[in-house]
Amino acid sequence: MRATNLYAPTLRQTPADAEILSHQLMLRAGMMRKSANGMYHFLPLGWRTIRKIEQIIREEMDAAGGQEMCMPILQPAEYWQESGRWAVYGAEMMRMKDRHGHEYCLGPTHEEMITSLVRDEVRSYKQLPLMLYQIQDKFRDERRPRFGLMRSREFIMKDLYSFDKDVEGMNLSYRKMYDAYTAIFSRCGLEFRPVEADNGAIGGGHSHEFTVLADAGESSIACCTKCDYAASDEKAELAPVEAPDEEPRELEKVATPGTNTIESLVSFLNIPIEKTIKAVAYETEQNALVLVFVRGDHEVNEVKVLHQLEGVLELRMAEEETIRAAGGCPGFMSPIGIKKGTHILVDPTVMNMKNAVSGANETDFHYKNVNPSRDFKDVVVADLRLVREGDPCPHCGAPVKMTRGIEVGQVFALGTKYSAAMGATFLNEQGKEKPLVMGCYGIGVGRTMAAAIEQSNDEHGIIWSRSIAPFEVVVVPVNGKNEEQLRYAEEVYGELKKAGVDVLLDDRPERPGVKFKDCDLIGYPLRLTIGPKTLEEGTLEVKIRKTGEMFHETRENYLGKVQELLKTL
RNA sequence: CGGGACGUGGCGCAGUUUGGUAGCGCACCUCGCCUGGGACGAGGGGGUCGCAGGUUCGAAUCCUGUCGUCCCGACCA
Repeated sequence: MRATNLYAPTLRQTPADAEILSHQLMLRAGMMRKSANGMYHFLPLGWRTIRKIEQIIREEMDAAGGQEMCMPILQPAEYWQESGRWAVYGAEMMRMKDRHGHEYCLGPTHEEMITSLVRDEVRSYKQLPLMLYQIQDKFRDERRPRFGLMRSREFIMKDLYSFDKDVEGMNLSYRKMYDAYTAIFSRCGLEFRPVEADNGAIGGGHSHEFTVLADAGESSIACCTKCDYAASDEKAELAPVEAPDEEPRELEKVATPGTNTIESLVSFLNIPIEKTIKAVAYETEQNALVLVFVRGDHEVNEVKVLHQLEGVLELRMAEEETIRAAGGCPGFMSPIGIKKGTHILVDPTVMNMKNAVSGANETDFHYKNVNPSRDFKDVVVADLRLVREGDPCPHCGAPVKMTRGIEVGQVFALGTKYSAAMGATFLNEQGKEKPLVMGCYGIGVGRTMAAAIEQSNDEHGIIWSRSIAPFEVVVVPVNGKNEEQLRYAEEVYGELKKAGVDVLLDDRPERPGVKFKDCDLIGYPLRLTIGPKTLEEGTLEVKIRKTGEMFHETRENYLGKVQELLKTL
């Protein structure tokens, strides 16, 4: 490709509506443009990177036994009604009717479509396992699209679905995908961690998120400083903290005027915060009250709370009247004296506490010498707290470190949630009808591109890994109007192309500064410069974008050197 | 959806307070000159100031409405 034929409109200034670095750099490098809120054009340079990422994904999916296919983006409502998600998915699903009044949605995901396809075709365990995937646009009408490709409404996703005859088979498919994902993100040159994750609305069994480590990320993950345990903040399990053994004293009600926060309580009673019990009151969408108790210095993990409540999809902060109706008192809450039938969830750390302080369900009063194992009745004890830096790893006990990351892929062991709901069954070896055991595995392609930029850039622009760079090498004649230089550059360009190197010739009649700035901004891994000096010597100047290292190489040796260098970039 | 901000040539912005008929930098076109890190000179093209009403002799500027965009929050395979 010649730069004079390339549509790559670079920008000197950063467009005002781009907030994060990857978005700004992609706009400035002429890789993408915005079309509408949460929707983007990929320009030729950006599309080359997208296609390279897709190709890596494709190769690894195929190697793991996947077969590529393509499903419609417009999906009939009836499949979603069968799975029950038509009612659950909410406003994020873009719904529409055709001229006959039939209802459809723009596919936010394809579990229903693939399950309906496969149930009609797969009859026997002999056809299993089966892994089908596509790389296709998805659409989710996000409440708030932001950060360019990180959270767009229309986005490219690879989604693979596995079908197995039993859980062992599913676990094997899951493992294959886990390994394939590891290979994919490694090949993209990313620093990432697979982390244990919550399943969210998709349901099913275990799950991992593949998270690229970057400060601009929206996800927070806990990584053990010693072993390889890593989990999303929502998922990270926590063992109960032991409390020092004390002789339980008698429960005592004390006046604590105006202490409706933990901070004010701690200073009023002059006690360590670890001696206090904090309450958070929620209401479910069925308007049931849920009281959650954690130690004063801990935070509630709402996802863990949700897991304790059968059939509940959403929590909101409870209204004062609801709390009062159950016998509680906002700011002074305790499990002691709450009406029977209220959900009371208590973190195990709280159950270990001795002679602690909790509210007394009466304004301006607290209980002292609360011993939860003695005093709390009809409570559910479960891990409910949110992980924080320094908490012990559930596997080895070493402290965890909190890191930010960008979730670029997630794998789910679904089980039979969709196959059972939609009647996707097969006959097993015993001739018995069984639901297919499924897994689903997604990768955000655009997000992977954005994550790569977030992780690798400098003040001059993007620094691509060779594997996903729009071009591997750029050849730059310093003077684009000097015929000798141009001819020399053309020859080099031809040689590189012949050798199978993905090369761009910057033959624009621009001044050298302009071309160099563009090279750095776009981030080609290697730049070969031809100027008066190199022309005279019969050499080329090689510049490595990543390190800034520059050296001259003879015409005889440069090709080998370039190929050797590319392997390391 | 709640809170905040902003819409003026392709991009970045000034002008709005105090109404008087649109300006700067970059980019673009032509000519000259220059060629190892976003040159220079001369000339030139391009904007009914998001849109719709209203006030006024007169509106980018004031009023009302509306649409769009961005940020924070809530939300999220």
